[in-house]
Amino acid sequence: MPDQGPGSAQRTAAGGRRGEEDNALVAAGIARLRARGERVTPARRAVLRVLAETSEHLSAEEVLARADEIVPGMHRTTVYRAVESLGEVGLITHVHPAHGPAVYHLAAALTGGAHLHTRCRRCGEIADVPADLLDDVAARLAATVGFRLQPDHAALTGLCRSCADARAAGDGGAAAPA
Amino acid sequence: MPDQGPGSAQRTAAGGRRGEEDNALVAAGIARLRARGERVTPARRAVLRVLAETSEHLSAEEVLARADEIVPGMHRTTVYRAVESLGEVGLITHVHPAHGPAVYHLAAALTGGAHLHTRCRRCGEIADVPADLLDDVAARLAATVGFRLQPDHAALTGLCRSCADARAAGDGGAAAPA
DNA sequence: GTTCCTGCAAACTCTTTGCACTGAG
DNA sequence: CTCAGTGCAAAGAGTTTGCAGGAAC
Repeated sequence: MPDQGPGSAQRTAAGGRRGEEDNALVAAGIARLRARGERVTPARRAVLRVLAETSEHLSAEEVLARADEIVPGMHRTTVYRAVESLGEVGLITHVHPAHGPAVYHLAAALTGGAHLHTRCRRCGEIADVPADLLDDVAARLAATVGFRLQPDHAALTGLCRSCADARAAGDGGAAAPA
Repeated sequence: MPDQGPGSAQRTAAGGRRGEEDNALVAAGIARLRARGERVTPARRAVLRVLAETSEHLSAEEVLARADEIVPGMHRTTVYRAVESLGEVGLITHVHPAHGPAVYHLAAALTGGAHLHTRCRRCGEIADVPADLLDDVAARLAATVGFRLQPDHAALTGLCRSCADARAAGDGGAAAPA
């Protein structure tokens, strides 16, 4: 998925901003919503836009904070219900990181950027890894026990490079997450 | 898979029963606890015994229910604190299944039965899979992004064979879990 | 004009924390 | 005798639910 535009930085460190195609993504989402007979409301539109404008993985709370700037007075509950219906329609996906709240992002079907997730037990960082990482594992599970792996639904947990290094360096205490 | 009858003794049915070596496992655990300067209390002993007597994966609530039969009046909080200290000493391990409470079992170091976990999104079943399943993935993650995978800490999510079949058969609704 | 969505309040699940007490060492 | 572990109450995070009113179609 090529990213264009003047001075646009695709998926930059602190929380990538997506490019010009935001509107297109939102529009496509809206269209799909309508096609499925779901109602298009300011709240849903806002949630969709929030997720289209970032490539970060946002918790419900974070979605609320940003959506509230678009539609002031929005309620926590509404975010939960919006992400649920947008999820059923296939517009967004959520990931469960062993600890802490679920996080949401646009579905790969829209962005074309399929990926899996890792989460660091020490610092809590959630990172993307290639979508095909678990293909072999999925095939083996299917063949041996008939389990159909959905590899993007839960994050892989462990230690990110810097936390692994820090620990190796004898750095005992650090961040909170488990 | 809710509760069983009250005064029953050993585990049967769905959850594997471990053999005669239970006492040995518990004894070894106790010894290790003492060696680490931790106190050996009835509550900790009970939690250890509960986990030694099953090969199931038990939530804190389930541990409490069974431990309470050994040490009546035991408190929820005590279970959480017991599994924490037993965990720090390396006697037990916990797994996070994307949904629902964490589950506990004896550490592989004690049982020799190292394994990973799958959890069905539809029926909630947690199953064991070979410990080496993610070895390649772990190696690739380490080599590419420096991530140190801890493959046993979170369950792999997806659909178990029967739920996958049921869904393929057009069976729309079923269990509660997500 | 229906029907679906939203806001609000409340409940719910799972887990952690503060405090006084007691039992292990 | 001392301090770590326990019970209890309360609070905390994250999420869901029931209901009344309002907006989308």
